[in-house]
Amino acid sequence: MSKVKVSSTNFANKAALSDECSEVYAANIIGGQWSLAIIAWLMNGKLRFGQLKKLLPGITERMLTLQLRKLEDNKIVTRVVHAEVPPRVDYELTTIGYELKPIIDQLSIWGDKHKGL
Amino acid sequence: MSKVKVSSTNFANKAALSDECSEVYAANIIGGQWSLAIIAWLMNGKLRFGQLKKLLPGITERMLTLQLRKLEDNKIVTRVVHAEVPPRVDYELTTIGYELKPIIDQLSIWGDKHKGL
DNA sequence: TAGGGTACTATAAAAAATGTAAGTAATGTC
DNA sequence: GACATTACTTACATTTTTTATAGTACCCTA
Repeated sequence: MSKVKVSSTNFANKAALSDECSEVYAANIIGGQWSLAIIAWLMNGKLRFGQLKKLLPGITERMLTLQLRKLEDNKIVTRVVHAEVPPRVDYELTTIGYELKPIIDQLSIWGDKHKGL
Repeated sequence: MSKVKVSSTNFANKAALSDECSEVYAANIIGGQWSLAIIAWLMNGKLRFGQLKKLLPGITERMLTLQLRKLEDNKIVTRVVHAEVPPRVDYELTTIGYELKPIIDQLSIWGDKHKGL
């Protein structure tokens, strides 16, 4: 996940589209397999790594870590490490992270409508 | 793209998440590399295969075909073949397809805001 | 001293998505 | 008959994403 080939056509295509369309740009940021689910859970407030893990049955620790890092890199979540043993790490949405709510709401509304077809 | 392994963990995870969260369900439907861009262009009205191709620099015919098929399967677009030579095929959003507009709008708004950070 | 809890990291492999290159069908024009 | 046009299809290669499995560090408790 962290090693994309910046010389690939795929990379160039994504970059070009992201540049032109803000909606594609946004979709690329929140578009991992688990990202939206993580964000949705965090909408209710901060959670620890382990809590997220329990809330997302099937996710591996590696995936959770990767997605959280990506979200952190994109300033969607903040990561706060407490100097304790055993370790405790809190994840919380940033301001711009919380502002994803309208998107999630619209996706949810549309998804429900589409399911009913 | 058409051969997903229904026995894979990945498939199971996606299905489970889609089931629980309508927003993830929606994201899975509109979430190909080019899907959103295609949908965004079609928001202004129907387009031919070749027109879409021109509007999306970098896309290959194969990818365009695949994405359009997926959108068609998901009832986002309709495909109308005109019995002419050379062939002419029109793609147009369905009702539920046009209803994706709020999502695209919100993504666009958020994307712009995020770019400005 | 052994084991437990927490949040990771490293490495490999599998699966999925995307790209490349070539070919097809039908018909009208030169 | 060769060629152009359009919307594909097919076989294959590459890239990206996700999963699997096994570790690590830290201190506390028994």
